[in-house]
Amino acid sequence: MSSERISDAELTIMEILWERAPLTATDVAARLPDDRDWSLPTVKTLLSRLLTKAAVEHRADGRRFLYSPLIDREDYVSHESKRLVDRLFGGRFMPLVAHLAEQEQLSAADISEIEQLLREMKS
Amino acid sequence: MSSERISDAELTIMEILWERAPLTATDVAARLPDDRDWSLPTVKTLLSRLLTKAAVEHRADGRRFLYSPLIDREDYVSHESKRLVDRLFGGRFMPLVAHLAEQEQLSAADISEIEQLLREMKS
DNA sequence: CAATGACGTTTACAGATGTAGTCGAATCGA
DNA sequence: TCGATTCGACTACATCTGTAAACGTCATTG
Repeated sequence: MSSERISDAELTIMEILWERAPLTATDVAARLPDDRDWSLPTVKTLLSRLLTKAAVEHRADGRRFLYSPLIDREDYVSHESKRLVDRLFGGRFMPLVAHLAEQEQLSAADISEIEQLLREMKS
Repeated sequence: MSSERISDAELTIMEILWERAPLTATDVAARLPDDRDWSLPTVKTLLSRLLTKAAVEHRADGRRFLYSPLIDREDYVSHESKRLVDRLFGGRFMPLVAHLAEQEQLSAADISEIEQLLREMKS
């Protein structure tokens, strides 16, 4: 659940925690991607907002906190995908896929890979 | 182009103009979906923000304005779709399809349709 | 033991967003 | 012609977001 929306900046933090948790705020800051060069206070603000939104939890470790995600990446991804599809494609996924397929320059290998996947799905 | 982001509320206005344009502010207000019961001033504010963002243009018609979209729905949809794929799937199309397939958001008919699409792309 | 540093918490602040009121100019109806 | 209505423009304001500084507390080290 946790219907509160996660902002772009917050998502950056979530990705770090999804990759590895628990982490302290300092650890999270150390793992920021290159294009997100935030100060430690900024990271802490984002973490505390995520706490409020019940997207992460923290557990005391001595006098600092270890943060862990509370929501699943899979769930989040599903939720956001559905949101986009509702907003732009009348709630149907197929038009999104078709749209992206048309836009994207898929290599022959990509296409084979997707075909393989779909074949597996059909069972 | 027009890299300014269009907000949710603004998108509601854009959808109305994409369906039919040009329209006056009053016309737009009259066509709001049921779940968006905004006052006329609100609609006007959104229209003027869209003007600033160069997402719509207006042409004088006597003392009022006729608004028309400046950006294509197709372009907008592409842009937002790409944004989602970049944010959540590392910019790759395959994982999105895999995700949707796993969540069973795609029906058998959808899958066939995608296969058909891919076949066409191979040519 | 005192100074320094590491932490979390609180506060800040500008820009975006959702939602709407006010105001002056133009127009239309009586 | 004069009041009522209609417009667009300007203003308002709370909330969310991105980004960060200030502050108080506890711990470590000289």
